[in-house]
Amino acid sequence: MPHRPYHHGDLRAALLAGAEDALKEKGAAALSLREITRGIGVSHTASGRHFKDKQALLDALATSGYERLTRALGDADDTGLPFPQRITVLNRAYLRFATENIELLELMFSRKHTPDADEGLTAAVERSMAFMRSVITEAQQRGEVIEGDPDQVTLLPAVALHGLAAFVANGTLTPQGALDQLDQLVHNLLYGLTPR
Amino acid sequence: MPHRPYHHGDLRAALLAGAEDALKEKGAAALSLREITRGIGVSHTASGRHFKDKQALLDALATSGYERLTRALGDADDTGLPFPQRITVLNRAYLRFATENIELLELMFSRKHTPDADEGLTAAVERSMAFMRSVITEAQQRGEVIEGDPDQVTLLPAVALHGLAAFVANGTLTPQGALDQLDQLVHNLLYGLTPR
DNA sequence: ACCTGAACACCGTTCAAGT
DNA sequence: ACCTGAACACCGTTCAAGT
Repeated sequence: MPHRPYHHGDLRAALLAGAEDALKEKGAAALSLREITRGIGVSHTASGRHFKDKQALLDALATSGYERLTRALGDADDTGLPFPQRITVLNRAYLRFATENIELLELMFSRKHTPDADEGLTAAVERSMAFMRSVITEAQQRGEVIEGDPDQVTLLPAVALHGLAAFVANGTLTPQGALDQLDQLVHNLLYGLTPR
Repeated sequence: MPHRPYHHGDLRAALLAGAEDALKEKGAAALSLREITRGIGVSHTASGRHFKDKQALLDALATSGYERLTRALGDADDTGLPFPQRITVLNRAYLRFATENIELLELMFSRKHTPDADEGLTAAVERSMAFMRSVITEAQQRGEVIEGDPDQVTLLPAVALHGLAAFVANGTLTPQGALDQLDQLVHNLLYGLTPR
């Protein structure tokens, strides 16, 4: 709210916001540090104080993406729902996030979680996974989902969810097309491809 | 085999090979046209004759990736196998391709199939999908897979396969970890997450 | 046809310097 | 602490020119 240049004390947030705008407009590949700083009205080297290099900014953006995704899932979640409805709701929330943040999702997916990757990013990814796992574990305790190592059981819904969002992100499916097929997809996930 | 400079008449192939080498070493983001042409021993503008710009080269690379993936799946495929074994074999072939071509796969996944995307690329993607669909259709005819619109039934195995490969590509799973969990994953795909 | 070389308008990063 | 400005070593693309 002060009238002095708003990047005093808040340049980090301004850089992240500018980067996300640029991401939405032009994609991660065309994102330019100089252009972002120009938009903020600061010299092109000012970002160095807050992000050691361009990759550090992209990592921070991906981290914030995972945090927001996890929060979106948590907000949409209803622990009281039977598993089939619960997982449908979560899938829908994920798809909405994917639809509204296609470029961000692509950035999140493309970042490697190699040993030397950003710590905050790795932790944020792990928190997303832990959420999925907890949903499965609870459903197992209620006898709604097959028994077995939670990590193993979680893998199929996790890759299915991830793959579906990726199909939306890369244009193989439209957001609406994915939503239209979601109920059938979840049904097949629950009951399998083999005739009963 | 001739003794004259080998880029006569074969510069296009040399550019693609150089680009793929650079991709494997440094990733798509760090791929530089000037560096590639330098490696081939040709001026940095020579590529313009064969690829209108950098994106066109990347599109061609992604297209060749989809073609090789489809061929790898076709080579591994055994139409005589019962569906469970058949889909396991295909998953394994996909995982091997993903393991051996991580950077290429990332490039393939990140390219948008927007209306104005490269024609050859869109066609190559469609051929990969058609292959999956034909496997499902055949299994349906034998009564090994539930009935229904082949496109809808194919979606779950397709997103699961895609998601699993993406987990390998981005480091969430190691190649070995993915292989170790594959049998259980396919089992859950066939019989569902709900207790029978 | 196929390739070159110079020119143009950009990049990210480093570093001494300012306040 | 936080930011600037110049310098450096790169980019991709365009275009007239060579062979």
